[in-house]
Amino acid sequence: MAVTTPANMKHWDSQELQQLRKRAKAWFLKKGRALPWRESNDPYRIWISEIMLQQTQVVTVIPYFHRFLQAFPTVIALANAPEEQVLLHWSGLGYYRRAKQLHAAAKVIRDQHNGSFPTDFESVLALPGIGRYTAGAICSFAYDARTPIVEANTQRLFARLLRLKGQLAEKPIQDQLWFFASSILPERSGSGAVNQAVMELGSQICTPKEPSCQECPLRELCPTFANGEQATIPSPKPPKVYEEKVEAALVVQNEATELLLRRCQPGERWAGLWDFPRFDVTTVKSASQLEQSISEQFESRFGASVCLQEELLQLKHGVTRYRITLRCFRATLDVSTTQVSEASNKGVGHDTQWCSASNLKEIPLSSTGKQISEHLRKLLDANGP
DNA sequence: AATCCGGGGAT
DNA sequence: ATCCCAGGATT
Repeated sequence: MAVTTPANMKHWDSQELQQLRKRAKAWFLKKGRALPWRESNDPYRIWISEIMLQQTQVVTVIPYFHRFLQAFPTVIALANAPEEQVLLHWSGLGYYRRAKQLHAAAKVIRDQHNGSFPTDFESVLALPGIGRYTAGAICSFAYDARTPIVEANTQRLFARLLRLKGQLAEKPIQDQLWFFASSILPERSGSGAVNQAVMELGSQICTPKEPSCQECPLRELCPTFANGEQATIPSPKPPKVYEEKVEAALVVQNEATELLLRRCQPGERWAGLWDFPRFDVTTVKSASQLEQSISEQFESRFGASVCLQEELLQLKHGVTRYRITLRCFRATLDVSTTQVSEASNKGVGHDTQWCSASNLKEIPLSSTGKQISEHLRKLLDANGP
């Protein structure tokens, strides 16, 4: 009996690799999902989908993908659009840096690639927002290039097929995964089909918990299945530790019943997006302190005084290592002090605006901003007729 | 290697 | 509640 060591990972000979390719492709033809970005080999559509799919699940992406393609049917249309319009169609999807880099890359393609998506791996990799995985995915899916891919689905599948022990984030493990990703690709054509197939297998069969090994076409080739180690390979990630925060958002209306919005600044969370005025009140202990803290922070930022009114709703959301409780209050401006218009002109004027409720859907907001908007719309509907 | 960037679906 | 997701860029 051989000793089990990290070096005891499975070795794949060329015949087994050939079987893997054949079985994975056959399974994909039968069981693969029909997804919008699989309908063509258009690199533009594939590119958009790959950026949207970074750290974001398929079901979430699908409606955004359709709306985005309708708004920006070509890379030229995307390159020529104002950034705010690009952000608007990304609003709610998260990781807004992706949208900005997508926009920047579209300009590079327009200005340096004659408006057509580059076809060689190095040029694709050089585009903003595109790393090793995304470049490999685009090139193999769109051009059938022999480029390997390692991402959430395939790294889990490959780790099990290789019986790799250890954290997936570790460099030696990553090296093994990328080497294997290359070794499964056929010599001549068909890399795109193989990559699609193994991704889909990782996604639909080789799931993190309780993988569907009974239905897996690679079951007989899998050392992790043979040893019943699906629960420990790959190694579970250490749990994240979150920091609790409490923030307050203000719904401030002017005489025209428009709402005060502020553009998030570079370096801030959601830079470039608009949000209801928001303040950190994590350290506040009492209700009176809360009112005072918000008043002071509003005054120093907008140069006007507000009076806190009723609490409209509470939302909970996460940003990186923070778990945020967001308390949303209605607030009124204290007209005895500074005028509203002056408030909106303090600092950079175009980073503050009054927006009618009906125009909120034209403004790129974060997800919580959209949730507050939706809440207000329901209030208006309830009081309107 | 660690951190930042967001949000939502699944369990 | 917790885990996880078609990652990339920065430090």
